[in-house]
Amino acid sequence: MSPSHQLPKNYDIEEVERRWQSAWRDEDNYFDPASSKPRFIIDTPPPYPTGNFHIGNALNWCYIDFIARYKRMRGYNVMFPQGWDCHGLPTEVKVEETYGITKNDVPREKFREMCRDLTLSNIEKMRATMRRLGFSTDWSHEYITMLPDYYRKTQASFLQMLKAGDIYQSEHPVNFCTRCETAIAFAEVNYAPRTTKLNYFDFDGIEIATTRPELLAACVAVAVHPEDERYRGMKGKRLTVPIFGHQVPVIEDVVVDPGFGSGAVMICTFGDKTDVYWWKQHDLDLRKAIDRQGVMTATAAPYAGMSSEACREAILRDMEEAGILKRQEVLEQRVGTCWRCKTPIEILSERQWFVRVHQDEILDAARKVSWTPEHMFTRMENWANSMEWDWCISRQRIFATPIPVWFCTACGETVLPAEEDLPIDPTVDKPKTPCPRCGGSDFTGETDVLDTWMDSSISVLHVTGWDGTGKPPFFPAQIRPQGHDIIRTWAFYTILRAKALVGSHPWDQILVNGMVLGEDGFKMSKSRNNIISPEEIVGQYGADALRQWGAGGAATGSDIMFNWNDVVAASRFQTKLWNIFRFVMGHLDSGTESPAPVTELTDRWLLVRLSETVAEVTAAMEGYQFDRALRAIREFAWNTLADDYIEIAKGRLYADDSSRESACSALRTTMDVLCRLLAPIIPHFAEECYHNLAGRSVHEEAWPDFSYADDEARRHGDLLVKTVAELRRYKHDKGMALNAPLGHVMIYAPEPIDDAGDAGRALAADARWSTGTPRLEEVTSGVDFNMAVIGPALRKQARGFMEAVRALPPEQLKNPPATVTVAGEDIPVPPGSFTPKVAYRVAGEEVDVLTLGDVVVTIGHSS
RNA sequence: GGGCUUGUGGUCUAGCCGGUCAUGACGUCGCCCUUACACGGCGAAGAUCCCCGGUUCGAAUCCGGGCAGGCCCA
Repeated sequence: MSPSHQLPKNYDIEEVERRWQSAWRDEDNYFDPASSKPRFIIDTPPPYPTGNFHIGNALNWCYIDFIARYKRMRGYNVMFPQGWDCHGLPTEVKVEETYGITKNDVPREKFREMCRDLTLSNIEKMRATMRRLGFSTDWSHEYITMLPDYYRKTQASFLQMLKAGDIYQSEHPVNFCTRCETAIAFAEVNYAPRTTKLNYFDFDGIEIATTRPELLAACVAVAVHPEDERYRGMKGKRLTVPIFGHQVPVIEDVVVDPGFGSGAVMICTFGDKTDVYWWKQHDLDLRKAIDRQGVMTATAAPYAGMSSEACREAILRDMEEAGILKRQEVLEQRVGTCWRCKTPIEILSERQWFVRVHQDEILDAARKVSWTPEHMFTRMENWANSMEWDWCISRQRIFATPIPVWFCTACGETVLPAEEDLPIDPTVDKPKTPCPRCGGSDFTGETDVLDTWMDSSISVLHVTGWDGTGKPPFFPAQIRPQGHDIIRTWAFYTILRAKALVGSHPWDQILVNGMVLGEDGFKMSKSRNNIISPEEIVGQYGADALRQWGAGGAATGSDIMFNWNDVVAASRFQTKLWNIFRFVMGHLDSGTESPAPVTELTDRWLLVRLSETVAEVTAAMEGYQFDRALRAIREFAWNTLADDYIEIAKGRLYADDSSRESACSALRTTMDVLCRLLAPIIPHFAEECYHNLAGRSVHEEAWPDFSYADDEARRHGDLLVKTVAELRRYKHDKGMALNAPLGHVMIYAPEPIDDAGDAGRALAADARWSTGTPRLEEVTSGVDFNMAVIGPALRKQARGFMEAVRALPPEQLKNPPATVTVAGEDIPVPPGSFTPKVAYRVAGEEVDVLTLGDVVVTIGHSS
């Protein structure tokens, strides 16, 4: 019998992976809108096109690809789209750096073009990495938010919410980055520690402490705590602001911390969020001392034109000269900074556009989504409950979706385009009709643009087929996979927008992945020099090894530390699998169309264990527990199949015995099922094996529903495996080679077992099974307790019971009495509560004796 | 300061809706090139399951309090 296949000895990762990547056709991954299969739509994250698909993305996409491939095998019509969230500051900054310009140095459209070019080339780089990782992306559902087809929808969604009253414009304090010259949302504010000085000075007779003396010109009130004895009776008095001379009232408010500084605080418009609160609560004046560029305004004369830093120094110097600066203290504080450029943010009052945030509605919708892991919902809940201001969606930048409105020069009316005219750029295009209010025909286009989250928060509408109005045909999506770092942004805004535009929750499930940390346990960052790129891993160990790391590195949802060891182990597992596969293929006959029945014990046992593995892996995949799935597969392949089954059954495969066909059948089935189980996680490897085995693509196959029950085979097979393992250990302990002949072995088991001679061949011994009793001296040496029985049955009496049992004579351990006496009380013996430990002594004959549970093995010294 | 989360052999990790000698990987040590695999096989050593207290016959697992780390935020 000649082997049906000649497989290369080594598995060439690079060659195999590249070969399949070029053989696979994109069309096979396309979502079919006409299909009658159940839909499974994935709201894939659109990454920011930095040009660098990093390892955190890789983990995220591994999860997505496992799901997409698994669901396809389960018969779903899967959509695994790929978006690109293009707009935003990082690209503008990069363009400014690259060309050594600022955004105002070139015409708006020119600047946009530069941004678009950079973005497209970055997307190209990232696509290449994604393909090299073997993701089964549906490239027919790719979207790019900066292109008209997509931002038309962003603009439509804006108009729809504007008309519904969910979007409004208003002058309101907002977080403002004076370097980027734009408003930003709270979600974009980071906090950084800073050491600063707390300055105490005389404010018209009252001592005030401030960290922001440059805001003195913007002072609109002085506040004290209503129960602060030091300032009793001050409320309503008017004080003169030093240096500037304008008058401000003294107010009382419980939010003032009497323990900070002098207990009196100056309220400026605006130093921080609390100032905004007080300003609203007490209906105070508005004094703008800092402009959009961070420069002091005329209000701050004589300091007008200075930067805020220069102004601070100048005011402190002037206070000192005037003798009103009393002292300074060093203060550690946290300051809000721009997420992009780290510049401390200012709070400026500006006309901006806002989206109304209805916390309760958002949370209701969020509750309709199934969260994995569950506790991630709490983060959403906490964030929603902490929202105090509406979402500021206007930005004073260029590379973003234009806000599609004009203002009538004559009457100021806000004029909207018709939806069919979208997309528009109001700074270029003109309204097609005169002003509906005054009939005027001269308009100013809105120059503000939209927050980029306004683009990405309708990704789910886009992928479910939204055309700009009504409910998308495939809405809601089945799953949203994303990281926990963007729960407060992407998840939150998406739910808000789905609720506002469609009226319900956007997805059935959300799967939240953790962050990838460096090998040192910290977040990867340039400054820590602990960054590992996907390319680096793939270059050395291949995509499948990286994917295994993603699956098995940590439980789904928890942060995962990158670890080269795991990648190396993953690649070794593939080598092992390859050798298993090579061995099996070497024994299978070619063209076996009608497989022989599986008759022999070891073969049936293998199928029982395979069946259990399928059940375990399926359950794990359903719950997105990829680590469990991979672990179960590894355990089965390496321990059960390679170390146990093949070691025991291989003699039969060489022996050309009539029982050989049974083993071949079992192995063919096993390899077939194993390839399918591996297909979602290591698609290249599974494909390579499956093609050799079946001549077809494993990715076209169904998920295995293999089940095989055989209690006897399970029991007897376990016993056989245990016995062989024990005898191997015996050989090892005797210093014998594992293939050294062993002579006469008798295995006494409680049930008759027919192993088709497997044990004998595996051990190189003349092994026989018997149900008889060895003629040996039997000694009871102790007792094993089963706490799972004793504990619940006897509770507090458990200890006394065990004492009493230990004191029983040996024959009673073998044949338990109905009751034992504990502290003078007869208590019943629960069935199965203990088993005697039996040792066998040699009686004259020269044999070694091994005992494993109720099995006794005797080994004769001569053959 | 708040929320969430984690703390298991040298390193990483499973278990954590309580039950006999705590899973696996890497590393270490010993033996073995047994006709798939030395990127292998067999075996060994190595754990106060962060600390303290509680519940329980019994706690890595549940509860309370600490300590330490991570993430998100104020």
